[in-house]
Amino acid sequence: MDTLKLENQLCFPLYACSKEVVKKYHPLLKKIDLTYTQYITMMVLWKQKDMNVKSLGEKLYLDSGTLTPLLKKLEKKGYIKRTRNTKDERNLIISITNKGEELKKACENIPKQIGECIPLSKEESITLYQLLYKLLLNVKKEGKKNV
Amino acid sequence: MDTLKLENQLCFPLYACSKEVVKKYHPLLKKIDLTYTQYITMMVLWKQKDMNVKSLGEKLYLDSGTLTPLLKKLEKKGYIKRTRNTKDERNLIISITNKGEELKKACENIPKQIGECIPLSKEESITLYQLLYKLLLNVKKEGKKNV
DNA sequence: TCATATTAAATTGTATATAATTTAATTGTA
DNA sequence: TACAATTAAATTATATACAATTTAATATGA
Repeated sequence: MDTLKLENQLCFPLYACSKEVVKKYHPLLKKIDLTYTQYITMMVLWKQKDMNVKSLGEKLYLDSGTLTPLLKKLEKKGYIKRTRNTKDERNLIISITNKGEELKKACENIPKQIGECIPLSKEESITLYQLLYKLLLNVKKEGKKNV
Repeated sequence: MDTLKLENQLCFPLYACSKEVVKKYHPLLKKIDLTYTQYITMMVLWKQKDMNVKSLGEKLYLDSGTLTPLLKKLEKKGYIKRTRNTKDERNLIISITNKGEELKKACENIPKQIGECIPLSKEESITLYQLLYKLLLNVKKEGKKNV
C-alpha cells in the first residue's frame, strides 16, 4: 500500500472537512459581520464573561499572534473590552460587553442551520465528536510534552 | 441545552483537530522545506503526473487564489513545471519534474511518523476516516447545488 | 460571423494561522 | 536587593484560505 497517496491519509479529510464545514458558516455569519474565529471567540465569552488572552487561546487552540488582531477587531465592533489586569499587568483581560451579550440572540439559529448541512445521523455525529475529542486532547497533550 | 456552547459544537473539534494534526507535520516537513499544503499538492502529483489547476483544486479543495502562489513556489523549488495547454490556453498544466519525483523518497517515513502521533486504534482511525469522508463528500455536494 | 456567455487562472482584499522574536512585567533566588 | 528566569502579549515574517473581481481564451448561438 502506498502510504503517500492522498486517499490513504487520515489527516487530509480532516483538513478538508474542517474547511468545508467552516465555509458553511460564512453566509450565516456574514449577516452579523463575524468571521468563524470571531464567532467561536464570542462563544467562549458568552459562557465565561472575563478571561485573559492565554486562557482564551488554550480553549480555542489559538495563540496571541492570531488572537491579538482578532480581539482588537471585536473590541472595535463593541462586543468586548480589553483591559490590563491591575494585579498583573502582563495579563490582558477580555470581557464581554452588553452589546456582545446581545449578539448571542442573533446567533441562536446558527447551530441548527449548520446541523442541517451535516449529512450524518445523530449516532454518527456523536461517534465523530468523540473520536475528534479523543484525538484532539491527546495530540495536544503530546505536543505539550515536547515544550 | 445551550447550542451556543463551544463544547456542544461538532465543528469546533473538527477545526481544532485539523490544525493540531497539521501542526504535527511542520517539524517533519521543515526538513525538506515544504509546507503542509505544498506536501499534499506533491502527493497528488506523485500519483498523477500532469494536471491542470482546476482539477488539482478539486482534489485538494483549494481554489486558484490559494494554488496560484503555492504552485509558483513549488516551481521555484524545482519540483513542478507550469505550462499552458497549447490546445486550450486557459488551462495551466502542472507537471512533476524529476526532482519532484525524487522528493517522494524523502517523504517516505512521514506517514508512519504522523501515525505514531495519532492516539487512536486502527479501528477508531478507520471509523473516523469513513465518517470524515461521508461528511466531506456530501457537504461538498450540497455546496455545489447552490452554485 | 460576431456578440454573448462561459471557463480557467490570476489578482485583489481581508482574515486567519503559526513560528520566532521582542517587550514589559513579575517571580524566584543567590 | 539585584538579577536571571519566566511569563503574557504583542510584533514580525511567512504562508495559507477564500470571496469577489479581472483577464484572457474558448464555446455558443442568433
